[in-house]
Amino acid sequence: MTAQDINSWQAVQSEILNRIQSRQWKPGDLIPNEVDLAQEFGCARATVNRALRAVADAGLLERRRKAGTRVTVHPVRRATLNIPIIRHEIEERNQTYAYTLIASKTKVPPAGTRAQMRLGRGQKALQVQAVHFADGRPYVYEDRWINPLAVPAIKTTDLNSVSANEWLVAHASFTDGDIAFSAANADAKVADILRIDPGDAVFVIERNTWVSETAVTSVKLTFAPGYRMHTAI
Amino acid sequence: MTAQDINSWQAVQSEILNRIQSRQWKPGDLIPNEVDLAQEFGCARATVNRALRAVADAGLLERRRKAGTRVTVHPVRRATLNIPIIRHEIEERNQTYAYTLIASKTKVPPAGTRAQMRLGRGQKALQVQAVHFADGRPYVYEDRWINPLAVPAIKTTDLNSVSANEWLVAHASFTDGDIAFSAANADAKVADILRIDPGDAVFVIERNTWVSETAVTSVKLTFAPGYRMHTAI
DNA sequence: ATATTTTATATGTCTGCACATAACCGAAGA
DNA sequence: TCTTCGGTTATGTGCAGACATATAAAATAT
Repeated sequence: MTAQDINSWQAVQSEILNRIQSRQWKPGDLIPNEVDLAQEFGCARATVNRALRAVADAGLLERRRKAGTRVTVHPVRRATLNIPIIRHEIEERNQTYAYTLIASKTKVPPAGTRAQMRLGRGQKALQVQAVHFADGRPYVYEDRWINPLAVPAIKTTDLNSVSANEWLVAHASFTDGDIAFSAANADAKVADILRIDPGDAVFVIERNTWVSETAVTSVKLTFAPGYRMHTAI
Repeated sequence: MTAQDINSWQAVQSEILNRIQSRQWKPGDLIPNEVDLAQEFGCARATVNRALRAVADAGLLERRRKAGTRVTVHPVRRATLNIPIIRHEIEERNQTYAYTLIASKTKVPPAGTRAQMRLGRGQKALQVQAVHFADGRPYVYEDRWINPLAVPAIKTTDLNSVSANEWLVAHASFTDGDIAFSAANADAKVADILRIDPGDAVFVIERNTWVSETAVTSVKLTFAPGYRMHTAI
């Protein structure tokens, strides 16, 4: 069996991946056009198109009209991280979840936060500070600023019973956002909250979200030592 | 203009996103089926299908045959990270790149690494240790193990002129991999290499790659303080 | 009441065809 | 020689129709 028809887009995709993997098509090479491949595989051009699009989405092919399709020279590896709700993340490991609100008050945020949220000078926002626990041990410290103009309903919400993290996921949506990961040494305040020693290395996630041009929330999550974020490539 | 035809899949997608965003379709809701939507939008079912698939890929819809399509209750936010070649990452910021090989020798890896790479007992691998510099300052310490069975050509490569990082991207491919991010306090050795103080918080990326069941490489990247990894959501 | 089989239905995908659109490339003009 | 302008070509997308497949729900048997 040399030329069994390859007529599902997954089969075509896997054949394409094989040829790239085996270096039959080398990085930088121009591959045959859709019509030729369709003929070779014994399927419709749309099927080849679907497969090539999928491989291109994965970053292994580059496609341009008229220019054709070529194998990416330096495929940029993409890792897709899932950012779950903290409670779910803990409960999925069969640990008991707990949550404590430290503070919740409306005030003018510091300059850095104001700039990041693109707020007007003197404009107030709601600051919510809380700790999430896994099996009774501090897991992550959440320091969040919420723009009440974007989410008015937050004012009438009891943040002792539901975390801002979870409430916002359920009640606010966003159109744009960015996220940053870094490492830091715990300062005295964070060390006290997470019950660790000052200077211990903590994993930090900072996230900002907007609805078009209006900031919704800006949050800094400081994870207790030992936290690992992992995913398949 | 109330019911202008929406007959490109992007237009359908944006209408779908609007309805989710505006909560016309709420989390958990079952949305109309493809045939009905196609009729409403005045386009073919294939077009609606393409749009719904795209939105589902983004995690905002959940689709099941027969059961229909519903709005995801807790959309799992997906952050897609690009993992560039270190030299490119530095050069893109217009910093000068330099690279120093510290050591490169074949030996039996420690138990932890051996397990992670699924190597046989007593099986040797090539350990490569190197530092990448940005503008003359240590940027990241690379501690890598390479399976010579998976990449024989590595033996005849001069790792003083090309970093293992870059060489592998160009000459080895992989089918599976995982990646983990964490924070750690620099130990004496790392502190010395990165010219920082012991205990300083460093950002650590650990990555393993395989070709089917054969380990290709296992690498630990320790970034100097100040490193931030960021992306749009 | 419970387990099993059947049926109906929504999504998944393939095909063949058509036209749209970007952009490489060579020819014509300045 | 340089610029501009079409023509050509590969991909992008739309459509109608058909069949495949998973599976919720109903019907049937135990």
